[in-house]
Amino acid sequence: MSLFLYNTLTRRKEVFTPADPARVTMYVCGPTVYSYAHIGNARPAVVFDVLYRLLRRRYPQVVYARNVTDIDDKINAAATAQKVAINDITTKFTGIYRADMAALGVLPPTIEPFATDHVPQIIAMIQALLAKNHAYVAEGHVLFHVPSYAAYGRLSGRDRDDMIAGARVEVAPYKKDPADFVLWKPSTPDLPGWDSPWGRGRPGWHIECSSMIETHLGNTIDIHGGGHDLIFPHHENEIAQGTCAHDGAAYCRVWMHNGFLTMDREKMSKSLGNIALVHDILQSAPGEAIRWALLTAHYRQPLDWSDDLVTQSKRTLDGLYRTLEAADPTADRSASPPEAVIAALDDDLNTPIAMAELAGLAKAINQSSDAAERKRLAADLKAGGEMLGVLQQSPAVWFTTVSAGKTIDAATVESLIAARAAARKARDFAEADRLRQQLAELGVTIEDRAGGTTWRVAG
RNA sequence: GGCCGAGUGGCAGAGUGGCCAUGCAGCGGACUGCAAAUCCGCGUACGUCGGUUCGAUUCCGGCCUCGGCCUCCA
Repeated sequence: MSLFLYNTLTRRKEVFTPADPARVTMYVCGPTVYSYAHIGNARPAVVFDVLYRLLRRRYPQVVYARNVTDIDDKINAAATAQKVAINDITTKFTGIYRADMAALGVLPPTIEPFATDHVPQIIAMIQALLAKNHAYVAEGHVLFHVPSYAAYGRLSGRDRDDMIAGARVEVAPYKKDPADFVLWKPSTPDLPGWDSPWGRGRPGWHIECSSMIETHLGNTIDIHGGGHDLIFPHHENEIAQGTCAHDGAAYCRVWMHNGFLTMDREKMSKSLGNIALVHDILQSAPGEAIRWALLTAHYRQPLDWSDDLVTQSKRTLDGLYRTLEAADPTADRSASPPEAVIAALDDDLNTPIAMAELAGLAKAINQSSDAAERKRLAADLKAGGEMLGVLQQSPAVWFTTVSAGKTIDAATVESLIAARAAARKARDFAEADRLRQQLAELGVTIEDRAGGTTWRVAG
């Protein structure tokens, strides 16, 4: 069974065939670290994490790079506004981003390159573009000359005339062509800057990705991912500079773009202010439920974010964990995940189908009365869950872990349960029901089982 | 204006030319001291108007509605 991926470049699903099966390369545009990540920022991290998990099963080595942009005007603005050093901002929010993604079950990428660590490489790439006449110097800037690259616009499917006609931005007078974009720009003394052949300055937005790809992954990479809004201009520009710097070598073979998260059907965006921060959502919901919510829709589809979506996701996971708990509370993963789960993901990461397969496994477990079979299927469920990055906790932990913003005192719960057990033994059911009501008020749901009473956080 | 995407049952969300998605919620039954959980069962969903077809939610065309990109943005 082959892995099919939708390629933005060709607008269709294609069989994925890496250039070098011994070393598969993937790059995903990561965060600009100037504030908290919102849930929309988390979508590509989670989606490409699933792809990373899938690729690691198929290939011996997958080099996955997700950058951190730590040079940016918004970072500078945040530092000025908060009267702290730029470095304080980037260090703080890099840490928060990592913690938030970890809470969502996102594996660390193989490499997490920082733009500021690659300035010499960026300068070298700009010099190469100048030497090959794809760029020029003007008023302290270095600009990429778009007409020098004939295939420009192929990824986004727009031609130059359209872009100029639709241009809403004022064209800088020093540009030879309105579509030309900045590779290097001058810096003022109060802003971060590096010495360069063109004076003290800093890199433009697009060049850092191309340079870090060249440094860590190679001239041609297999997969490049990011949000849909990066197709133009960011990825289009990356292709232009990356291809031209390497004498026409293909820059990236498969381009993948995730759809947007919306709030009330409108794009979630920091500039619109309609955002939900991962950091905040984690106060009231487990990271795993947030991750599940992000994967309920196919990655290329829009997904409307709401509290209700998280609630539904949490309940669905409750059901799966309940099944695991009943079948084998300490189950280990099967050696290999169920074929049906892999087949779903192999079809351009069809996570909703994969989830349906997990539900089917849970159903089979609950229907079976054969303890050995139930254990075997529980191990399969666990292995299937691992492909999506879920169901890896022990059920006991899942059911008794409260979200960051809430507290439940386990000792109190246990003592109430003990008191209720005594009341039940004495057949004082009124007292037993009263104690259960008391537990419910604490946010705890209990279940009487053959082996005793278990409890879990309600919700 | 150019380019792109979407409209599926109470909600979320796949998918397919003819048959079941799946989950959450709801209803009925079994089980239970009562619950919870689980199991069994239930609900004639595919924006609209035409076309192709023996048959279309699925293919083609028009229309309506919504969203995205064209500017920083996941």
